[in-house]
Amino acid sequence: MAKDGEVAKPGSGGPFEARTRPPSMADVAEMAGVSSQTVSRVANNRSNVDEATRERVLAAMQVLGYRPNTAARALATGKFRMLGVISFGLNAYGNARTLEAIVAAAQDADYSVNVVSVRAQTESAVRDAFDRLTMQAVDGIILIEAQILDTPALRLPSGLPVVVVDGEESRRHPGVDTNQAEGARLATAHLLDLGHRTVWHVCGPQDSYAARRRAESWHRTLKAAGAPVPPLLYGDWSAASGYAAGLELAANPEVSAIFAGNDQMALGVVRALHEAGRSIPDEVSVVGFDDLAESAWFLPSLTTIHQDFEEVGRQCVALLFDQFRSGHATVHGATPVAPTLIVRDSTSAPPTS
Amino acid sequence: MAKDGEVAKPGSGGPFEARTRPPSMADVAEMAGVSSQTVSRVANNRSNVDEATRERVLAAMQVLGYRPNTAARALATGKFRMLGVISFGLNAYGNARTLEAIVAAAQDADYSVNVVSVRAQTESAVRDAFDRLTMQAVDGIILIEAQILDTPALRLPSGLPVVVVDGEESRRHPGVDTNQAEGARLATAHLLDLGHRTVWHVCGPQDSYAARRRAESWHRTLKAAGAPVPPLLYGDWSAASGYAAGLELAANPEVSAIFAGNDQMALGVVRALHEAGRSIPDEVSVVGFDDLAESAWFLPSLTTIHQDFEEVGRQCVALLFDQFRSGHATVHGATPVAPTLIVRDSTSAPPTS
DNA sequence: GCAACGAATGTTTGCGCCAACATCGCGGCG
DNA sequence: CGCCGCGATGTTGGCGCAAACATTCGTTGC
Repeated sequence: MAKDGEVAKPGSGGPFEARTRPPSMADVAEMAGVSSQTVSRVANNRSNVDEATRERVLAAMQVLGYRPNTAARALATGKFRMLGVISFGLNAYGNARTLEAIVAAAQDADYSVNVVSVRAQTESAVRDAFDRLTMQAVDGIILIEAQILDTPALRLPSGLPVVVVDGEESRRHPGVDTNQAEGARLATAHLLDLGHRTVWHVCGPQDSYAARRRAESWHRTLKAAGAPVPPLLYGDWSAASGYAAGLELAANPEVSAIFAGNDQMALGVVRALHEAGRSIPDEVSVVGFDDLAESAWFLPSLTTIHQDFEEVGRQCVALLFDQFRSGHATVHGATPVAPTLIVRDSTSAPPTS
Repeated sequence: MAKDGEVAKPGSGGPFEARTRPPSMADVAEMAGVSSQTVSRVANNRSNVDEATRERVLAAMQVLGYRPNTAARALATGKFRMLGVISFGLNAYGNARTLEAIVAAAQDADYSVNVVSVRAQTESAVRDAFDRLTMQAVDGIILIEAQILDTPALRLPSGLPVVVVDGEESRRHPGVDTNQAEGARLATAHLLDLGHRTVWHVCGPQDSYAARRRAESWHRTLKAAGAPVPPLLYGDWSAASGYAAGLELAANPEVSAIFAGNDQMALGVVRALHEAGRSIPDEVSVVGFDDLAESAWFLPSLTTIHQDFEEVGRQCVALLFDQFRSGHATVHGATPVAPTLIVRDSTSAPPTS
């Protein structure tokens, strides 16, 4: 419209001059002298189009700057080529890394990612997030870091493929699990192997599945080794909470080995020990969990459990795609992703006193 | 296919049985005994609907579990209620924090967020990301952390509102700027005020606008104070690169104050100094930039420049919404967000030797 | 008492695309 | 030589929704 005579507001200042609607298939079709259906075929890379015609259509698309309208395509096909990700905060290191990997894997398959962040840890907040995504039209949903919710049985709205990362819901949906238990076993066994009589544990918050699993495995590993099981200390994943726990531990001369639930808490523990004048690793050994990019540079560099978040992201997307193809959940339960032990300078044999 | 004879796998085990299409307005309309247009009016909260009718429609929606189909709505209105975010990697602390804030602000306005991650730092990669988003049908785009690209003039596809965070592009588009210059000035002046003769700087990668701006401001601040300007050291934001720079600095007895381009590099610098036996802050003071959650717990806790990423995210969304309303870019140039200096234990007056 | 109005609701139309079917033309085969 | 089959293309219809316009009916003003 308004294209006759005057050009649509030439140089009217705003960067998006000419709010004329973008070219549609019909425009391309007209320019290329074919039907819009042929344009559709070219756009979708169908095989049954004559090479010469295809060239012509592609050229017209190029000239007009044609971009298919995803909304129209989605409406017509019922597919959106979009994944939804629900995460409890994006800042937590693992969540950010996992999200990045999911985005990368999705992009490789020409899917985009719609991110929703849940603030409150309630069932209704998660349900809202689901509603938001189902409205926003996604083909499947990845739920990251399902924390323990206020209802025993969160009923995720069904009818949509779902993949759960590290959550309880993997009982009902395919899931990816970072094998917390194995990581905690690795950490605990490493300290035991070094000769420590037992290992103290600073656990993550009680409403975290990951924290709970790590603690359980720590407990099992100690039992299996016949080591005494010291009382559990709780933190909230933050360095501050690790510091608080570290203060307690530093006051106890019996403590020679500590397994912190994540690297941040380990950092806090290290600081508390340092302030108490207990040297690491000579007097006390500390192991973390996650392997932050910074952990190798802490003082001392931190022995920790490395998590392969890239693999977690890839697996999530793969599991979702499996469901797209098969039309239902093929794998039940969680696909494990193995963590690895990274030994650095914060652990050593106990003092020989 | 294969749908004849056999009913489509009733209760075949998958969690999404009954792939029957979700209820549409027509279904709701029929149940409520009104026209679908009235349902539309209720769904969009229009005022001119009788209260009784509205109740009836809402009840029907409830019963049927009706969710508006966003694709159809978008097709009809041309609006998508979706923001696109382009980021160079999601792991970088600032990017993750900013993204989280953007998601939160968008959700508050009932918009969703489509995230695209750019891996290569080339113009074409960014252009691809734009293409991806414009195809995926977003109403506007936020470009985070525009690194210096391989072309002098990146021409962002126009016709769509854009907001740029910390990038060169804010010359052509509204932008949000974390006021790198002010942060670097605060850091440098803090060290100078403590009595240091001059301040050495470990700069971020050369292709980062943020790094360049911090370095420029550091330089200006030194000049303004009449302090000598030592040679610039380059890192790549990583702790490893900070460590490498720190090794060099530790070998130079003249160095008493270091301003690192971010907290990770500061961590590396601290480690190198520590290994060289130079005590912090007694012999050398170190200031970082960003204020990671962990920085307060480093040994020693790190003096740094705090960035308000929440505010950045909010501003981005606000600027985009402004453009939606006005139909064009109202604000040109960057909206500054002020950083603040956080003094901790890694800085002090220089040795009195 | 009647025209004019406006609120509540219905009808029509088309957004851009794709699935399904229709058509056309050409070469092969009995 | 005529029919079949297949590859290339065109035509029709409808996905679910909302804008624009049409209709109904109860009010108000003079």
